[in-house]
Amino acid sequence: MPGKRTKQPRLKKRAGVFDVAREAGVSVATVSRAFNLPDLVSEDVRRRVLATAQRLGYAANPAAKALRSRKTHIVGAAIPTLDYAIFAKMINHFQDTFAQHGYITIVATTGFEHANVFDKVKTLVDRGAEALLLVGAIEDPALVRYLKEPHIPVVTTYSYIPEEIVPCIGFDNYAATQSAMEYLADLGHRNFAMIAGSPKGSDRQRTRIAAYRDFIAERKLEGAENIVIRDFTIRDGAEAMRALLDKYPDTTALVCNTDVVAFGALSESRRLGIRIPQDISVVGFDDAEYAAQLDPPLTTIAVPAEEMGRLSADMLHMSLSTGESPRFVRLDSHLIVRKSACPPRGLKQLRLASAV
Amino acid sequence: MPGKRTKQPRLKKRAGVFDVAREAGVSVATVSRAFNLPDLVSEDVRRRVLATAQRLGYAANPAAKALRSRKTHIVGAAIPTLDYAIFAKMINHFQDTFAQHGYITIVATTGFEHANVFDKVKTLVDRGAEALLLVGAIEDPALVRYLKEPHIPVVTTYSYIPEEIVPCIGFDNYAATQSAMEYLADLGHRNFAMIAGSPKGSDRQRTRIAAYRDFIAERKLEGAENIVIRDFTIRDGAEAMRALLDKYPDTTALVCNTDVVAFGALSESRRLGIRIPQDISVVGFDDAEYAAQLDPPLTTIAVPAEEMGRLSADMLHMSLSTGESPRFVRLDSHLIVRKSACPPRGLKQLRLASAV
DNA sequence: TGTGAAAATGAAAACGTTTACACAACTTGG
DNA sequence: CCAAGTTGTGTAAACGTTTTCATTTTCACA
Repeated sequence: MPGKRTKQPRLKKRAGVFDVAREAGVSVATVSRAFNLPDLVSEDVRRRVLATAQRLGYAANPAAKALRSRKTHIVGAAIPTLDYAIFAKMINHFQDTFAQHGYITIVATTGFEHANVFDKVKTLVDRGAEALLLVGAIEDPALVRYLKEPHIPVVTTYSYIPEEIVPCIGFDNYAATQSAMEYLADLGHRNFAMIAGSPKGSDRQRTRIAAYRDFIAERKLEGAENIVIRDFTIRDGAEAMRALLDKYPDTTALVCNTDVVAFGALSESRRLGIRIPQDISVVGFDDAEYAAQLDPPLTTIAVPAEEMGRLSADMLHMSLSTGESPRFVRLDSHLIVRKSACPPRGLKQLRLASAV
Repeated sequence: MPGKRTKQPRLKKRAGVFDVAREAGVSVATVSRAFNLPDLVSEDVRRRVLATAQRLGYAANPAAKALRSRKTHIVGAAIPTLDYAIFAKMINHFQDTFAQHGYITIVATTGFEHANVFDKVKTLVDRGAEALLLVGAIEDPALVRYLKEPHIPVVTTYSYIPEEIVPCIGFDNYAATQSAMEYLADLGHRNFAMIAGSPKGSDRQRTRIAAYRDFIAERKLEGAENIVIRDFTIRDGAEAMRALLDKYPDTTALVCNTDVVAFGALSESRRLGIRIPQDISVVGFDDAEYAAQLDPPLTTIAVPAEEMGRLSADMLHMSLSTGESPRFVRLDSHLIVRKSACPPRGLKQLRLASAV
């Protein structure tokens, strides 16, 4: 036949522990030990085994390894989405530091749907995850129940909640937004407003909103209910700004719960001829990469995304190797003052005058 | 003793296929089939098995499953970083559509180091990845050799290269930057410059740079070498803009190889009092979320990140189930005209006059 | 040089599935 | 009513490691 197929020369199976053993003249047990318990095998044998393994291109089959040793070396992360820079950055570092310990990370995205997270978590566990990273407070009662049974190490990030059922590695959202407001209040502002994300499904939004309301109540300021809820896209931020100007025209101090929406608010203000910060002061949340480059540079709250990722990984890894439970850790978040806030109109002169 | 420890009641092992079999009064083979080859088992038995499985909370051990069936249901992706929105978005969709088929995605980040990618790829397949997503042209000779042996389905994204050794699902970077330049040239520009990323380790940068040079050579324009190389951060973009104004002050048309640096260039221009687009027209690359919200809204090239992720997943999945190799597909990338480019200074009037 | 402990190794069981094979119980067409 | 499929099911052998347990070798010390 003319069209003779190039036949596979021989489906040469990947070398297994057995092949290495034969080639190195030892038993399979010794090969296994040479890799996993090197102290138990004599110097020269170990070297010989590793060398032949190298030569044969041996790599242990992870499935067999996992099956027998009951260690998958897989960890899981359930996050809302990878499309938000702040989550992507956290996962990037989480994954990276776990990779250094020989673990792979599988991530499940819940799309901000609380209904999803229990399912996703179960999927992760069923898939063999030995530890879990979650974000935010644990809300789903079914998940609470599930995590209450002693399973595997879990941490939750972003929110620092001392009474949470699993260790938190996060920051104090309440204090963070109040510090921003305090800054604004100290500048002389009395008319506040907030652009927030949906409180449904995000404890972070809820506590930031609560912080906002409480602050206003305590100081007897204006705008306790001047909150507009939008999704976190720049476009939504712009739209929110319009809504806000329409409904709460007296606002002089705006706190945005995300730099993304702050970005949108700034853009829209420019289009509308509203000057930031002269007409309205705004502060953001996250300290996104672009925050410093906006016009004006955005005063915002820096969030330790990288650190949360890295520290979560370290904690969980420690927990996996020593068995002790991860600790609660409250990371720092602080206001980064740039140029998007100033005293309200007319107050600057007063201040300067009184300073004389 | 007062501090009596709550002892584990009994480490009840997770239910296995054997338990389900016993409870359902069938053999383990039938249980397995009820899940994996449902057509082979009678209606009522299947229902009974699934019900008992449900009741016992049975979930197949993925390691055992993988070991025996030689299917890990894991796919791998090697990307430069998750910290770039464009990669994060692609992976997000890749992972998501593969998850719908029951596969999990493990990602390895190479940090733009070409030296890393071979290692990372090997790690991924050693970890059991059944298919692979790569980004960009395959450069490392060792990797080329490795992928030439018939291993597992692989696609590479971002660059469409018909002669690549593995199927590409990308767009034509060359044509894309030339279309942007054509737009600028049609506007009347003759003095070009480019802010590029390092050509080392990125074929995309190389082909965009080549496209730039070729275009200028063909049309006998100015600035064939007016290229400044920087990393892709907003700050670098700003810095690049300064360098560029310093070294190539005649520039009227700037093509940025990333919206991120375009962002930086725009910011820096504002600070420097350079008006965009009146003094310098700029086009970006990526159509980042914020592109439309910049001041001025950025004219840029839309890149099909989502589609690349989704389509790669679909292709690879098809390849896994049917055995046929993924196809090369050239996706569309097109210029999105917004407000950051206009005819060069003085030309507008001429044009209007001649149009009469 | 003998002895007991420690160190190094090997044989074989176990991990929890899928699947090749065998077989029984039904259909169907003659 | 029998032969030949078909369909549904079970038994037992893989899959490639790690790990238990037993055994041999080495070593230190009396």
